[in-house]
Amino acid sequence: MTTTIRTRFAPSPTGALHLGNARTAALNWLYARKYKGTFVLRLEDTDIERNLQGDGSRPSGEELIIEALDWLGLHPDEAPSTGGPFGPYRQSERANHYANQAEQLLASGHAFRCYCSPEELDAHRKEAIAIGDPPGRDTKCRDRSPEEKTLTQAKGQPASIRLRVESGPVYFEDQLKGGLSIDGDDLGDMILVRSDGRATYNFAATVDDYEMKISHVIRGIGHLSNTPKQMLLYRAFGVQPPQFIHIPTVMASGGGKLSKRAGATSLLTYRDRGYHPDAVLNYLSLLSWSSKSGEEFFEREALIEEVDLDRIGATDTEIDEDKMAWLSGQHVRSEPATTLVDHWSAFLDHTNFNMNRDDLTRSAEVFAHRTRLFSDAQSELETIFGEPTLESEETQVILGTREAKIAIDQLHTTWQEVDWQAKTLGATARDAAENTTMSKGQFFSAIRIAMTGERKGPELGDIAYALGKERTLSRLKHALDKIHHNDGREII
RNA sequence: GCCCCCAUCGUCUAAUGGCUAGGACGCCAGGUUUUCAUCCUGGUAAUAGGAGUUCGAUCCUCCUUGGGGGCACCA
Repeated sequence: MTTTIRTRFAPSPTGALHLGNARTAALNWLYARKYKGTFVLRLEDTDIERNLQGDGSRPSGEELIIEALDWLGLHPDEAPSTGGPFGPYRQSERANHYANQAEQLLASGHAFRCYCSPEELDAHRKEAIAIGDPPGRDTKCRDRSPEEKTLTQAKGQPASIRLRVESGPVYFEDQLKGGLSIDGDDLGDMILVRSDGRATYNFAATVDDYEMKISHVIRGIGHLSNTPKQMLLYRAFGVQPPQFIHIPTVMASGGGKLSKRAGATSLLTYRDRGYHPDAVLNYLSLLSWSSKSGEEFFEREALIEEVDLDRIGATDTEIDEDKMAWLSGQHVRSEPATTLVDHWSAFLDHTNFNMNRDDLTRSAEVFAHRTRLFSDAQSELETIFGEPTLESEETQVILGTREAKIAIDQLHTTWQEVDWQAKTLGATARDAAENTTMSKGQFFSAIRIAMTGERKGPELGDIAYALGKERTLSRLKHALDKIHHNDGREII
């Protein structure tokens, strides 16, 4: 028997995704992709109060989630906006499904109507906790006689629907933790449908996972305590539960909680800071999971191939932005220049320099290894492509020697004849350095300053290649003029 | 109060009832390179504490401590 793999990511649209949520989404997506299954996005928006509404200027919680998933490349096969065979995919639109299932549980005797008010229930719970009893169990409504029921119902009093939970062990299995058991007394008669008719989380989630034929529920370990409740529901429905995989919590760096309200941890913040999305996906997968080989750098396809739920650890993890940035650098380096420039473009402000797409592509070829985040490109390119001023005293001292001027002049001549490739340019520059009376260091400093105005920076061949022949030669020429001009005296 | 989960370098992790507890990020040092960066090499640093089982425990059991989660007409 082969089961079709169907995973789901089911966030509530209360705000942007953070790294923890994203990690859950990533694992679900990766797993579905690996086994040619289906990845479902479902919105758990039954708590209207907390849903983040959008308006003309602000995106809604739903839009924010889609945007984040999209950035990471985690495209759902079935989703609220695109639909699918088991829709709708917003819980707010599935009220009739929950009502139907609740009716059936009522009919089969698994559930009962409760006429207690929230206040009464609350008071009862506090009392139970105070005397050390398990809360959540009160028998007032649970065992009413049929006559009494019809009588009360006739009065039209608002009622919630609760599950009849018996004492005794509730056993369930987690793929990572093995078999777990909890006593029904510790669970209580959970409320399935509120007195206003809306389904509660555990009921809605279970009905949905069941009706949407979810095969693997991969979710945060915070849901471990919900699992026995959901188990009871599967039992009541008379169906096989899905495979449960509870993954450890992702904590903020330093050990604090990751909060949807802490703006700094929003996934989109990392996008805006210039992290490579493939690196973030790669990094997220490395949280509590490790490959058999110990390898840590994985491109998208390799990650799908490698991911293995059985190699997920048990301990909570902290975010390490340094490592994520390092990984970003690794992914940047493996990105072809032609596509890297598209990523860079979003972060470039050309105010202080001019360059066209060809300039950009050549720069990506030779400077990519100097960057980690896409946003690093700005300062990198600005110092190369911005017009050098050559005004500083240091610059004048270095360029103002007879040797420097000869060196620049000679290289200007040599480079007119060479094939304009980074390697060739570098090689001819090194040759030229041999033929001067200057030290190598002095020589290269002088040339770099003539070209960019900076002493430090990329290799000369790379700079020349990126700038292009015309611009390079004109800068060298300009530097010669500038020295002459500023000095006010003939050097040669 | 009760219930559940977790515990290896600063961080992410590997490992087996038995080699010097391995790797990655970071940090430090050295090397390559014209400088910065990259890259290469080396170094730094961990089994929370206490009992028990065992010839032998990081690993199995119990306790303590610490951390996380739950006990909702929140998700």
